[in-house]
Amino acid sequence: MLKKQLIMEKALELFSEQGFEATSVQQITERCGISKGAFYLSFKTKDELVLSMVDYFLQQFIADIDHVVRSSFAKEVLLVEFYKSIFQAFKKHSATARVFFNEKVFAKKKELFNKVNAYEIDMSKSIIYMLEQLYGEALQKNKYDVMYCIKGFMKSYAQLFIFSNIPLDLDQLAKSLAEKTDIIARHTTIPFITEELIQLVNKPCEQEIITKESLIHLIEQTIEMLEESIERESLELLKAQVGHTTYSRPIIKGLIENIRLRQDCQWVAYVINKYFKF
Amino acid sequence: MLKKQLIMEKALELFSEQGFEATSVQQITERCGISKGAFYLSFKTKDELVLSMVDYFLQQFIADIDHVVRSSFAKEVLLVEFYKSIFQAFKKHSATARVFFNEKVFAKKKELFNKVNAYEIDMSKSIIYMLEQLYGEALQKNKYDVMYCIKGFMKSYAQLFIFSNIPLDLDQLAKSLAEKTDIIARHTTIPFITEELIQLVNKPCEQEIITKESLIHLIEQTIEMLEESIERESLELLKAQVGHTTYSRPIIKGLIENIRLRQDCQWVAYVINKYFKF
DNA sequence: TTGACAAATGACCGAGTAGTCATTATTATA
DNA sequence: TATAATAATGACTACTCGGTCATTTGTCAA
Repeated sequence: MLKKQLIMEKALELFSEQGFEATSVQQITERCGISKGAFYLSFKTKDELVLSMVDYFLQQFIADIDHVVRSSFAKEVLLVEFYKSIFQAFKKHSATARVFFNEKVFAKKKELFNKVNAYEIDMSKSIIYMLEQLYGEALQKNKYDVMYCIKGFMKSYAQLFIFSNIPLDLDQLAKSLAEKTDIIARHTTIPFITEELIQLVNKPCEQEIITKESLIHLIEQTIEMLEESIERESLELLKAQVGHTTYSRPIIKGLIENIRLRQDCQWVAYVINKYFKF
Repeated sequence: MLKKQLIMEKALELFSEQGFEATSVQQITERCGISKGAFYLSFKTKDELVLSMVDYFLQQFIADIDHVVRSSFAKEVLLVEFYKSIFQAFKKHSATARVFFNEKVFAKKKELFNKVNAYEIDMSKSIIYMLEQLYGEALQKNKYDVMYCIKGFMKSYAQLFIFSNIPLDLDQLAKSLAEKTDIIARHTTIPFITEELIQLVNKPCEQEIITKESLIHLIEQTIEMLEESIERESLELLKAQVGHTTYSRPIIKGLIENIRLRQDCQWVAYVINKYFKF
């Protein structure tokens, strides 16, 4: 299981330097210091590697954002904190961003395209949730446009992180964008993006619904990766709770909180959270 | 010379379907109905093809935008017309957008990266020019941020054109974004992007300065592509004027206007315009 | 020390690549 | 019509790719 992670990390480096098609399995194995055969013990094909990578790296992003959005920050600072955490993520994972937000391996491989798209839809939902919390009914007609604006700000300003290493004042950036977002949310009067348009755009990629079985499978997968620890125990308990819930909601929320702090558990925490509808 | 264009058009189709690395020269020649050898009569290598394509396709974009920005639209409608022409371009050239705004062949090939970057800088300058015309001194401190916001809007909303064929109301979209841009320009108070930051970001790609020689070379290249026509004659006259100018400014402006209407002359018109400092 | 099992290796395969060049077809000229 | 000049061809080369598998290496318990 550690081997898999090593391969994914090194592959990400190479993809971000050269692109997906231009990087050979040979190069990946060389950088890992393993043989070509060893690669195919971890992944059946090169495509399977990419698919796994999307999950491994994008989950961190999405979970991060959702956590801020649903956190207990005061309304006055929520937008600032939102942007701060977004760009912290961009800074930390600039290689991930280079590969998955810019490269379009996706044209050809439908499966991959849908996967990345599904994550983007997840993110959109988190943003919409935040806007509803902040502005409520007043923004109803314009919330999708403001969401598009926010994503536009992200894409535009993220360039600064992705293609150069200039030291930047994250606080100032977050404040600047939070102000712009707030200004638009308060003043905009001409909507363009409607509920139906959103439906149309998102249609091609069927939403994955969380079933008991798929959730338990995900939890088991994550447990495998973990050494003995509080996090592992918490996950074991949560797994049992998925079938029939006996603990009270605060206890479950606490157990989720236990595991959210670990980077490689953020995704499972996010999904369990969704399942228990916090 | 027509052969070159045929190859570039068909190659663009394939690149937009499959990506650059995944498309073979074989496939391109098959779609063109020519032999592999014929391809290498037009382009020395596959890389040279891509380099030519960047010029061929992006020039249309940039020249288009610059023309609207410097046109004589009233201030009240300039922003709307700007967005309208941008998204008309995205709609018409969605394949170009798919390839050059999303694909990152660029990671590996420095030359290509710089080229695309140079065009983006050109576009940024056009936007800044427009903002200065519209808001003047009042926006001085925030103009770069508003420019980044505009580019963000473009990137975000362009998704609608690039990845689906949903029929969209361009007028409504242009109005909506023009309003948002105006709102931000009038209300924003916290700048983030400074003159120096822009310099830093743009530094890696040396600006190409227009020399007499390079301009004459460009004009000659363009003339080669043209059949006998008013446009060709106008270009011949303009070429003579580059060396020592004898005509008055209105005449030169008229000659430029003659050629701007042809799609494949927009770029040369744009560059001549710059040279004569209109 | 032995032997059984799993993990890791890298030479190898067929497919497909970019690019070449001797040959053939087409056009222009005399 | 004959000849020179140019355009176009596609079999060919040398190479890289993703993926396989017989073989070697390492790790245990007995």
